[in-house]
Amino acid sequence: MSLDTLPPHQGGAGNLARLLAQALLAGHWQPGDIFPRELDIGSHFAVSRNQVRNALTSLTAAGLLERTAGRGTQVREMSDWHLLNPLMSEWMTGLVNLDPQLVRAIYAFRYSAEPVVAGLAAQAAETEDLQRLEMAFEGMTQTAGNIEARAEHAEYDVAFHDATYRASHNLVWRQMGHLLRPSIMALIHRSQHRTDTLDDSLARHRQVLDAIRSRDANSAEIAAREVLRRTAIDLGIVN
Amino acid sequence: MSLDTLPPHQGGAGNLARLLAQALLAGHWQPGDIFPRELDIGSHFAVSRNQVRNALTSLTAAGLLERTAGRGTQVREMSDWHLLNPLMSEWMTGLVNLDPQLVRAIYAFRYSAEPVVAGLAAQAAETEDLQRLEMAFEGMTQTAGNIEARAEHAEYDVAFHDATYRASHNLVWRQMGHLLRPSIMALIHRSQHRTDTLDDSLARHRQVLDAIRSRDANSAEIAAREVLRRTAIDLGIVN
DNA sequence: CTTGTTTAAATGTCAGACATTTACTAGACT
DNA sequence: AGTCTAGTAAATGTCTGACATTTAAACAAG
Repeated sequence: MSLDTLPPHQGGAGNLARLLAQALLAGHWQPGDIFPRELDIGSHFAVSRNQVRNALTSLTAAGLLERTAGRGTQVREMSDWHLLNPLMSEWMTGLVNLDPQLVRAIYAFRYSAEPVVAGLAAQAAETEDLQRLEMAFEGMTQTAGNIEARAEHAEYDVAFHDATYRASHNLVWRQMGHLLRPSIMALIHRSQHRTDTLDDSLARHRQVLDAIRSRDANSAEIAAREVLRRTAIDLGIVN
Repeated sequence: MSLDTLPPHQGGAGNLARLLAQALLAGHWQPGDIFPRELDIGSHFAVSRNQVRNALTSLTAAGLLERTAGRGTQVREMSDWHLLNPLMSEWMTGLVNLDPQLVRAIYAFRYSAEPVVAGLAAQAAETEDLQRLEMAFEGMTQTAGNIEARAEHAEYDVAFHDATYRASHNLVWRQMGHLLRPSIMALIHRSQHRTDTLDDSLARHRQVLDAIRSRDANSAEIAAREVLRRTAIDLGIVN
């Protein structure tokens, strides 16, 4: 695979990295393939070798590439990717057609993890956590009506789930909130965003909020699972 | 805080990064502090500015530092650390006195997550997963007798739990196996490694293995929780 | 007191040369 | 013919010095 099909480079710090990463995430190269040389990338995008090396350093840190002096740069397979690297989430978020295998893997993780997180949140949430949850839910409610505000609605959705992870008051769980954005943003491209499904989604979110507010860990677990069942349908995952 | 108390630099690629990271993890600097300048670090350790920048790039990617042109390098607070970055696990592993707050946070995460993971493993494990689990358990058994083999025993312990995460056959859960090493290695420094506690630990691990082998998700969850209760005692966590 | 300008100091970037590692090739030797 | 060896090319890694850019603080003018 070559660089020819990639969009032009617009400048900016992490832009080149994002460009290359998204091409890799989209499957432009196969695992084991040799990635273009530093100098080729540099001349193709008209940037210095330094910028190329900076970008490749990021991709290497994310587990997308493996570099060895003399041999070159090799593309690693999906199981080696560092899905929890925040940069990865950023790159995945902007991708219109995320690999279905990835969407499914992230969903499966959320389905097994988020009930637990919601339960912890019900036990540990403090006033400000509840405020964050309520504000996010309020935002979801107000943007549910018009189709224009799809992106904004998704942002509130992300904020709601992120607030849940934060409310667990655990440093590790909180980091995983990064995974939410690409997972929820995938909804925009995959679901029809119909009014009745949105109402259903809202109702299920409200149950999570209520359970956490009343410090009922069991109910929170169950409600979180229900939210994700709704998500599965909207994502087109049979399950 | 200055660099004076740090051990000398021994060469090697990621060595400088490890040195500085462990100093940060050990709390040599407070959040918000200004980190030493590139040139000062370079002259102190007698390395080029390039090497310093490479090291600082790693620490920045791990969320330990925040760098801005003109201002300098600032130390970030613990809640911003990327605990799931594999480099972080590596740095934490070698640290003799890990911050108790961190040990506790990682343990709390494991206590809530690993039962779920064990349950998934019971559902998804294949032949090779079981082989990995059995080999790790076998290693734990054989190194349990003599106190000399503490480190080796811990490695088998890590391998056992890592095999559990892998057996879940989920790309995201699998990544979190990285967190196991620092968590389990902390046991070496904190537990007395007495024979009876080791026997108890072994017995509880065996129950996890048996439950996964017989594809009993419920039992696996319960058994995993029992293993972690044992770990809590050995870590000196009251819970 | 506020605003604007200058200055110093830090990180960021560039360019070129060189070092090191790796894979391949061509010969020499048995 | 086969095998070992030396050599060569090509890739990433490193060093160095100069310069660019950003930031904060000092200072001066209004």
